[in-house]
Amino acid sequence: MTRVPGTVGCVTDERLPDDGYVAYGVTVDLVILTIRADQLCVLLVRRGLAPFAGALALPGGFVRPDETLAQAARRELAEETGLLLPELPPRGSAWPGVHLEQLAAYGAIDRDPRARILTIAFLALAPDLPEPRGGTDAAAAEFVPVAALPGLGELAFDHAEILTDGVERARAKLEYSTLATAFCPAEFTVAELRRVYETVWGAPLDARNFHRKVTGTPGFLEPVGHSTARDGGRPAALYRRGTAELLHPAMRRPPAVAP
Amino acid sequence: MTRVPGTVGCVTDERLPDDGYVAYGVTVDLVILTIRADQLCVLLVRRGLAPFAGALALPGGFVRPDETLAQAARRELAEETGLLLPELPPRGSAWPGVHLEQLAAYGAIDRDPRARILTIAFLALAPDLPEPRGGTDAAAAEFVPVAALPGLGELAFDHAEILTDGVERARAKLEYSTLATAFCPAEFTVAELRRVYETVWGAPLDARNFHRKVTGTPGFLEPVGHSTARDGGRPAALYRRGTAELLHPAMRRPPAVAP
DNA sequence: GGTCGATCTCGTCAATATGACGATAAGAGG
DNA sequence: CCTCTTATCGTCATATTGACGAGATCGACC
Repeated sequence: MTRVPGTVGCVTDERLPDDGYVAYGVTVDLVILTIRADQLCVLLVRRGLAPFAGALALPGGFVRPDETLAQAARRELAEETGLLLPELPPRGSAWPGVHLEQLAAYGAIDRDPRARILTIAFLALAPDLPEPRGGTDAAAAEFVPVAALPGLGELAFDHAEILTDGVERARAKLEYSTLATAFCPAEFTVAELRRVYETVWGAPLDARNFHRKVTGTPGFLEPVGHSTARDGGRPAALYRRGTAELLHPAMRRPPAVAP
Repeated sequence: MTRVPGTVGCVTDERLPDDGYVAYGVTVDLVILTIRADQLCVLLVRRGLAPFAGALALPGGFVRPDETLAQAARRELAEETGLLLPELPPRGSAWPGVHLEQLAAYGAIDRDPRARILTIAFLALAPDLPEPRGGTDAAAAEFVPVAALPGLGELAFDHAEILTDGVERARAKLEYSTLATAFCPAEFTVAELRRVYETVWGAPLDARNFHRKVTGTPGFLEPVGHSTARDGGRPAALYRRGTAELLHPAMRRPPAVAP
């Protein structure tokens, strides 16, 4: 194995075999999705440092030596949004359904012009947060509607590709899981959940059939009893998310229509 | 950001900010699944070097500085099995359906006792290969039935966890995709495809309903015309895999039964 | 108070998919 | 020819979906 100047790190342990060991920088990047004003939005920061200074980017940072990938992702999420996620998600509670999962690893050779750096992308789904809270390190963090991003070409590094993958993962997971509740507050109505689906998928759903599907799936919703009127019409029953995670059979996604 | 002795690499580019940059070793590990003698098998190698010398492990190795993660995975796959995958999979052809996809990144702090090394796991599905071909670097490579692995505790590093995730990914993907054809040769019968499902899921399926489902799904199978008799019964029609990748609606997975 | 508009919730009905299983087709081997 | 084995087609009850009607219950307005 040859060593390539400029990307080769130090072998720090003599027991490491010399069979291709190379050191890489490792970061985590977050695709934090939420729904604001009936639009699917992603949290972006404006970079202050080179490379891509001034460009929009996904929030992220280097993985510290004393933390796992998931811990680094939770730390970045907390720094950017103030959301503190416990190590283990609380099962079946009134927790507002913030969701965090690993998306994929990205390791194109020239994805960072400085050195060989690979990133582990995470996908977070969160209810509409009160304020982006321009975090400790981010120059300016803001939720940007995904549909409003011009050609995605303005994003730093390969973040456009990561964002596309994250949105597609979210769209796919709504089909066969109950993850849409992660976009909702602790208590929500069936209509609010339906608008989550319509917003993420970009397609209208029949309110009657949707109501039948979600209320008829055991474990999807857990009624809390009272109801509320938020939209001027008949008051809607409030629910919490249940303990079911998978949908069998899946919810069918209609083809998206142009808004 | 403090530097921790033993895991810290060299910053090779002076423009890199000192905000937590740490160097990691990066490997790819492969979960190569196939079906042999009606059993789901995984390719394992016996380690010759410390750590975990003598233990079984997933095949893998360090990512070289001049290759992407996917390229490293394809290289390892070729070294272990002799399967040469093109950069882009040929769409809708007589290619025996070898499939390779990224599984997940694993970055537990102490997963390698030598240094901070993280691995990007890939999942490969292949038809029954003629011979494991004890590759160039692997001391001994062999397909081991997944069900025969005692407690999975004998695998090196965190490979038991990776293997479990890979098998579960494969099981889930058979439900909503046409990926089961990746376990079949270029031409196969409906019964062979059904045995793939039964083997991976560990549950019997009704032959008549399965036949109706796969032949009734447009793009799943493409008839090649002639038929063949392989099992002593009525000859079965031969098919190639079609161009469809997703199943709508999904195939239902019955609960697994103990063999 | 009555009307209107909006929204929620329950029902109906045809079309489609599934699970269970009978029946027939077409080979091998005696 | 008979039997055994497997492949393929068909039937029927049940479950799910898509399309849509209709009543329920609020706020707004006159």
